[in-house]
Amino acid sequence: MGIYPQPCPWLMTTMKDVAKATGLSLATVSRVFNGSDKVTEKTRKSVLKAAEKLNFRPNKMAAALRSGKSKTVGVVVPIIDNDVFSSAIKSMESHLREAGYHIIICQSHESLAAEVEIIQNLLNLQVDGVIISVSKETTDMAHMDSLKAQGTSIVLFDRKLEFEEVNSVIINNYNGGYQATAHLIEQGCKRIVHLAGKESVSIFKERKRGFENALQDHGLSYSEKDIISFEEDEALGREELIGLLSGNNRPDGIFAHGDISALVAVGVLKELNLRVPEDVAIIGFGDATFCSFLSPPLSSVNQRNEDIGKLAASILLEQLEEKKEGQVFTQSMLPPELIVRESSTKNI
Amino acid sequence: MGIYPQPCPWLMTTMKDVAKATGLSLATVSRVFNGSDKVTEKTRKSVLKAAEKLNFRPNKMAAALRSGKSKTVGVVVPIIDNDVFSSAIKSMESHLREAGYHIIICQSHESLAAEVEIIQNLLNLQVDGVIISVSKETTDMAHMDSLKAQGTSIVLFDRKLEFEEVNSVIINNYNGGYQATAHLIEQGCKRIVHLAGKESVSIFKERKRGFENALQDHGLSYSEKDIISFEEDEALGREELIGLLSGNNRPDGIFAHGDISALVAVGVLKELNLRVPEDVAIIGFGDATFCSFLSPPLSSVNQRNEDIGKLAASILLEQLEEKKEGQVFTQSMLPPELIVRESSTKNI
DNA sequence: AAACTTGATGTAAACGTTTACATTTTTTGT
DNA sequence: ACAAAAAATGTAAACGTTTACATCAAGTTT
Repeated sequence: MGIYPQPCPWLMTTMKDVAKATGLSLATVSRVFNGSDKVTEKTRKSVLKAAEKLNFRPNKMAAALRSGKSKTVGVVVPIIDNDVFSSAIKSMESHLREAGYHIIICQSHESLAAEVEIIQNLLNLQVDGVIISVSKETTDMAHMDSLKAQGTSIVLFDRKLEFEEVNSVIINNYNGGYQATAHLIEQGCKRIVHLAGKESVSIFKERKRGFENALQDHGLSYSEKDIISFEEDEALGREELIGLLSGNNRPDGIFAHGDISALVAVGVLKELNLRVPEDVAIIGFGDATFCSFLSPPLSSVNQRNEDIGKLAASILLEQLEEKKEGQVFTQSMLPPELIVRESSTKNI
Repeated sequence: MGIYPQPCPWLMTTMKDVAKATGLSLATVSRVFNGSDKVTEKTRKSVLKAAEKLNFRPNKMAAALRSGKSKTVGVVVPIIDNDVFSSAIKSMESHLREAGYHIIICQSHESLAAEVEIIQNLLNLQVDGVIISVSKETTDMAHMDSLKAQGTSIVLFDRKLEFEEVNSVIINNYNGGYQATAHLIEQGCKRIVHLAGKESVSIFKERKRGFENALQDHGLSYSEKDIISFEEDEALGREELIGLLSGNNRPDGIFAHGDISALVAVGVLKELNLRVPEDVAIIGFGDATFCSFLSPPLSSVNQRNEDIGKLAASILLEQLEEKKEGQVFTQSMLPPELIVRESSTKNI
């Protein structure tokens, strides 16, 4: 028994033990577990058998220390408790695990300071890569320079930073807004209202831009009044919406920047005794689970969160495996998927 | 320059470098960063200054290897893309990070085989503790014996295993069902229907038991017909519900096992031109975000996911810090919180 | 049959910490 | 001022792997 305190010396089997049991050297045993290196089939079998018998499990920390590769990637999100992030993480985890990587989850809570600390922390942990959706306070990647310097691969997702040379996977919010609006137009809507999100958030800005361009492209005019700043939590924009719906030249279509906003709008329509979709067609954004269970089921724009996660993971893995000199950055922008349900289906 | 390949030798400052810079020994530098040990204020300052200047960051892998403590806890859930788990993980992450721990997320996808592999993996990673919500296939903790043997602390959450001596944090689903039902009774409901979840899932069974006992305690009789097996995805139970609502002695209250089920029921009521809550009061379970944005807003039972996560983290931390010989297991069962909204408010 | 190639295995150093024990310095009591 | 106790610092081994290089056995070529 050693002089150092060990958690459980009697069951901690090491490669040394396996080596002793087989009569082989430590190096050969290691080679068996690395897979890549050349080893006779006979020795491989022998080692595997001994390892099995001794219940040997390779200590990843030691391997990580020696090799400099932790087989771990850090995933940084503003908050995990959110459809977009949790779904994306779900598929990241699955894909990375398949490739033998673990993920360490960190939440920035939309704080740049926290994000900076997290990055440093991940650096200490020797993560091989980082997948990050930056906080709202983050405007550049200065705090990730140390990661870059270490050669740690980085993939941005969901939110992008302008003017940065870095891998990124985001959804095409402009296209989503365009698709939703075009769909309403195709359904025969003549005057469409947009319940807009905070202008400062780029994804909302993009959705709005898509809305505007779709109208233009289809020869529909729109006034500024048709774009309502809508915030469900503070009942912001509710009165304006009621005003528009009760006035003359009543809107016959609503494109909401989110599903919850659409839900609130449905409530307003109900109050005013307006039917969905007969009087007013409506479409949301996000395709939350509840959409299909509403009555009528709510049309929405699916953000393909899992696809985003999968793609981010793939890009990272590619970089981790190749590690080529001339860095090439992949910037992906996925088109969202229009999900048409009853709430926006006017003509048969 | 060494002969071994290093990721970035020119910026990887080690304690050795700091020691050299300060003229102190490696051990003293280490002691400064451990905090616990005795060091003169002067040397501490000197070391910290040098470390700052050299941009030193302690290598956690090396520390983990030597000390046997990785400052990491494994969090295993069936799937992360789910309100219950993502919210719980959200608060776990926050609390554990505060205490200097990282979390590694793993998804079992409700498969026992996957869970077994994950546990072995976490073992290899030398995690200090594990917080787990077991898969539906899991009936005992045999696969966690190796963890226990290592002295790794374990906390079960959300789902519990019978007859096991282990820490656990779950919500009192029985109490939730009871509260919801009692509330409907207080609102004057005379005949209440329960939209039940799969009997095989214990949380649903408990909710149902709460429903039954509440009725009994309040002197209300109920027939088996009033309990409908309801599965929103497969439209299971929809016809039965319509039958009950169109028959004589129409039910005037509905307690759904989940919010989505409640949502579907609301749709049915709408079809039948029954008003909520005037004709039929309704309450769900889970308190999903959308509940408060429905019209009328849906009453529900809040599962306190974040409290669960926080408590699980606290229990684990306590065990990690103390590590006393005589293991004491904490079994917590939190009462859920009744959230009353319009959908179940009959009298003023 | 000698020289040369190829492939498998062994040797030992290194990764960057922590920590038991030894040694030195400082403080305290007389 | 001196011994003894306490506190700070130093020394060096250890944690469990990976891997460059050395060695050695077995084919292959001439």
